[in-house]
Amino acid sequence: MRIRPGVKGTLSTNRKRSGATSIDVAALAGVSQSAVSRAFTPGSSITKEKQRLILEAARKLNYVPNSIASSLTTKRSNTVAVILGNLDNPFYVHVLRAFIDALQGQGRQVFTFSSQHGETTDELINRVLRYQVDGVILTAAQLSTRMANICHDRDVPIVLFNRYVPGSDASVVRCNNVEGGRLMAEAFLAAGARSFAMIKGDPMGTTSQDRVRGFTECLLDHGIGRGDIAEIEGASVYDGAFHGVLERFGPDRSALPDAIFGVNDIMAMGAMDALRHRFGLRIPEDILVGGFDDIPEAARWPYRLTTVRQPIDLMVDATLDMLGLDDPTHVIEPGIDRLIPSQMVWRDTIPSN
Amino acid sequence: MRIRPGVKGTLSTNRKRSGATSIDVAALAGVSQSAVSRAFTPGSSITKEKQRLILEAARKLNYVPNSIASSLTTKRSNTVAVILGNLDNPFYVHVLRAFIDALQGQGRQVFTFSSQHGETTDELINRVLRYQVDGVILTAAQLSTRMANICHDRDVPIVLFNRYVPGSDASVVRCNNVEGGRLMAEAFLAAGARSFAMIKGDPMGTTSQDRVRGFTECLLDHGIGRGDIAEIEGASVYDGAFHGVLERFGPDRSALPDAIFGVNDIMAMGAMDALRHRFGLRIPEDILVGGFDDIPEAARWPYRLTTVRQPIDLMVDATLDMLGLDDPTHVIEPGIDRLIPSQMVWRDTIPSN
DNA sequence: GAATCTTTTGAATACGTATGCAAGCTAGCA
DNA sequence: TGCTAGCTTGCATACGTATTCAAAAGATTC
Repeated sequence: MRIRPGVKGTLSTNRKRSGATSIDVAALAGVSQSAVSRAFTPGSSITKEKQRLILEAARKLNYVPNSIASSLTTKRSNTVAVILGNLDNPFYVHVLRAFIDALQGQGRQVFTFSSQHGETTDELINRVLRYQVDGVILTAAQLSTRMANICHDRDVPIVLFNRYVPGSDASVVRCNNVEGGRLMAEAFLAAGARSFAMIKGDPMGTTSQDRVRGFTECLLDHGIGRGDIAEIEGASVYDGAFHGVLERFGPDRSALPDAIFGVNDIMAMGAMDALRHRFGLRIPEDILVGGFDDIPEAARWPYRLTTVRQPIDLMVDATLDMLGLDDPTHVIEPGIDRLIPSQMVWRDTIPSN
Repeated sequence: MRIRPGVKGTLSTNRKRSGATSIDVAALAGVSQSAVSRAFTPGSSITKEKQRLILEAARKLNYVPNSIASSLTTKRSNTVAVILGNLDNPFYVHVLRAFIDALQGQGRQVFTFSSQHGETTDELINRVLRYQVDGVILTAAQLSTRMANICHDRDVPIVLFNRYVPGSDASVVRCNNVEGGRLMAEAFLAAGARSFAMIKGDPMGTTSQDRVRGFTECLLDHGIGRGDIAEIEGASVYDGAFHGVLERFGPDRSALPDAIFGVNDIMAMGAMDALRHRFGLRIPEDILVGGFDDIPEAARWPYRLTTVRQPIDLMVDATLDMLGLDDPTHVIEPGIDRLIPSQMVWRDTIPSN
């Protein structure tokens, strides 16, 4: 039975829900409630013997400490919010897992928030803050100035992962996306390409914008004309790239460029499949393709994609470091922008002479 | 500044962390704290006008209700734990997202737990229970009887997603994996295959076991000899299947069967890549391949995998329904086992005559 | 306008734990 | 033995909100 309606009172109030409390354990062990609390707090002042006694009593009662109650007094929930957008992009799946594993290793739990469409950022962050998280990692959604301020007022550190708000002083960890775009342009140029297409991601995302910018600037620097750089909207997903390529070049294949840059790997993979299986092209013989991220999937046989690596582990470490959850003296310095270098990964979709 | 050490007291105690409280808002609005609480509780007994006043005061103070404190009295945290294992399998990524979206739609937040290797289930569930979640969804890890009991004692509903504990009376939602394995066997047989290999997943997982069982039984029923059914350990991941196939048939390609059944899609994809790119085989001309799950990735051009669909949405809906979070009169009935039918999805890796 | 019923309001309390404080205790030392 | 310093221990209280109960205020009826 889940519910046991009392003689009086509303249905929803008198569920038990929380088994034994520290008071119950104290009673059984014949000690004070404080002692129980201390028995479960590492480094607390308590005798080994008494602790053993208490833990035994706790075990008998199936006692589990109530973190909610504990958070109320300590003002720390040992909880971190990870705000996610596009899980269709495997890169962010790997990112999520890296955060979960790292945070759990620190004894912290992860609240996973999806930035729903149709919800404003303010509503989102509000939802997050209600739960008194110790920190916020933003891998999606924009951060409004107002929200940055509220978090700052409440001493909740917040780090933007691979995105930034121009003109704000939020903490940021990101890959050097501009440089990465540039690297890819150079790779294409070195392979002899003279006409190009870019498949762009989220139009509002700085990540995509920066890669596009680095790529374009480098090409222009090398004398490529703007007319030789086509732009396709891929919306950061496989299908977007696949259909984007189809629609753009299906009607007129002679418009196909020498090289296509998918602004992330999953879109590069979509483009490759369209080029090969719908246009019958060979890669890299007929057309070059480059990606960005270096997700494990892009290394698999059908793709063997030449791409720019984002070092996830470094970025995750930097993010957690910047969050500074373990260091009580940690100070949130405004405007820190950790730029992690990107790195070319050569595989089979661009000949490396 | 994150920390402002007071005149006395330890460093960790006197952080502010929680901005304005309902008391502050009450003071500013000139009402009682109860009124503020009611202003933020939908359906509460409060005048429109007074509520407007309070919300305005709250806004001025950047007040955000403290769900932690609220949970303490209501005994509901509006929080659900989703316990994850193998995020390398895209199927579970899609599952996770489905749960996040659905739960957020209900105004609930998701705690994402990864079942770490080297951690016992008891430790895991303990961590979960500390946070007073309203429900637990288990997509990985075993559920010990002891833990099932503790959850039951505390009225925390727990649903096993696509797994079960034989002999226990835990609630289960799962795809009909046995039937699915059988469907795949029939498909292979109908295409004329007479020798087979299975790539198995997690040896401890009932999901893999059931699929293997359905597949094997059906083959035996049709007169196939045990010796014509090879077994390969794929560990539920792409690389496991890829290398499993390589190691099994690399030394002796003549041992290759007519058909290979990947117990999930991601392993079927790994097998396909090994067969094609390392053995130079054509699919389905030289060898048939079947999968299980019907993840979107398996429908992409390089694979176009014939597979058995697990209807994620139905399974997620059933799970949430069984959790019964919205219905205060909901009773956890023991031993419910919702078996969702699986369904053949024909694509290009098995000819459908 | 009085009487009744409904709605709104505030005071007080409870939720389960952590911690400051003072008292009790142990060990160490002369 | 007597005294001090350092540990342990229990008491009391605080954390921020929801809810109960009784009182007050409105609404409704005759």
